[in-house]
Amino acid sequence: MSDISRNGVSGGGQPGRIGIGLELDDIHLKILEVLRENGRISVAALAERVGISRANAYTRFEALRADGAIKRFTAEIDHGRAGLGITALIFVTVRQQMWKQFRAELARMPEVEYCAITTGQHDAMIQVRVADVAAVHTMVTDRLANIPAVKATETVFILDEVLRRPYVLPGDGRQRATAARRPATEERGDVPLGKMRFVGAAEGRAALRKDD
Amino acid sequence: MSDISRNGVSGGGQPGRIGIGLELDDIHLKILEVLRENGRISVAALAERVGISRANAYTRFEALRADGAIKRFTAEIDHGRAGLGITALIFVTVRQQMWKQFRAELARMPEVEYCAITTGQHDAMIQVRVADVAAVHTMVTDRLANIPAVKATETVFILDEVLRRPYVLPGDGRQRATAARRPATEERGDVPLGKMRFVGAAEGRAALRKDD
DNA sequence: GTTGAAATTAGTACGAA
DNA sequence: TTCGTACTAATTTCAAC
Repeated sequence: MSDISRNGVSGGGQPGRIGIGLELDDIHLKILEVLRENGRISVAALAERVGISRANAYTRFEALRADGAIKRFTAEIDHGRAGLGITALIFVTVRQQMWKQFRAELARMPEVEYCAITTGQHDAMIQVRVADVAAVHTMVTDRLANIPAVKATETVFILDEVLRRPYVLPGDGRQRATAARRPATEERGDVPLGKMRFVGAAEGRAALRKDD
Repeated sequence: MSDISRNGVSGGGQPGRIGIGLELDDIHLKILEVLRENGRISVAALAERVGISRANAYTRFEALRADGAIKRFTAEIDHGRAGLGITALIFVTVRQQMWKQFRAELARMPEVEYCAITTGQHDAMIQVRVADVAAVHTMVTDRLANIPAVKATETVFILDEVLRRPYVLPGDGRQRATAARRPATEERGDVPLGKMRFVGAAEGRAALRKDD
């Protein structure tokens, strides 16, 4: 039937395999699409919006949950209202062979909202939410600096969050992509590739995943 | 203009101002704490877990929603299961006076999950989810490079997402902090500040917010 | 701010297409 | 598989305290 592979952007065609479990069809994706905007919608209303029966909706809803495609439901809050008006990104260089310790320490930092291991100049990026800039300073110099695994950090502040989607779905821009008029390859001028830069992993980081 | 026309993410809250509307007390925070883990819990069950009456829970729940402290409810999905196994960060340098255009183009990129304006060497950070690495390349060289507002980009891949909380709350680590024993300022040794680096905004970016 | 009812809605089970 | 219906359990609303 339908394949979810069509991603307006990835010109590269074939989808590649989805997960091990469920094969997600268009209806599954539509369910996820609705749930993204309203995670508290009743399954009955969900069924109606997706255009399937209630029983079917319950089945698919439960399948998505059981399969792990839906990990959990949550809320989105206004951090400013909650008194955490400052957001910062801390790029961390981690001493090799000390990832385990680094991760353990992370678990003790409730102000960390997100942490990812990256390629490039640094090894990890941490996003923190705190009340004021002083708290960022404290966090970096007192907490992070005291972790032996942390070799160096670089901190930037987030001035504005322009866009935040709960998640991206394949084929998200299917209607929009048509309307949004993407210039055809032929009519595009020469792309100044020089200004685009990809940054590979720092040396020795290849063995990162097996470190812990 | 749709999605990102205004500061869609930081809500109405002015940077720096706290609690324009509701004054959040401990019970409000506890509600948000429960909702973070289970956004689909019934208000009745919520009341029980927080230790208040149902009517009270309904009142507070509605107040949080109306005030905008809770922006919406949503799901968390497994991107791998959805066929989007690749996550990348693209750091963008934006030509001054072209922020408006940049934001407009962003709205047409459904693979963008998050975009923030930052201090530091670059002007913005974009997080994208795509099916394969080729799609990242396409995204950067075809889509971003064609935006006049984009002066340069730098791309890194996310190898692993170590930690992801839906949101941070003030006082999150209140019990843990006591147990986790943070050394008092006096008893801490000298922190090697040399390895910590804060990066200020690039010149001319101060006028960023009024640019659009 | 709380409790206890009624009214509504959600979730389940099962047979039929 | 999916749908439709009937049944049961739970939630939300609304009242009075």
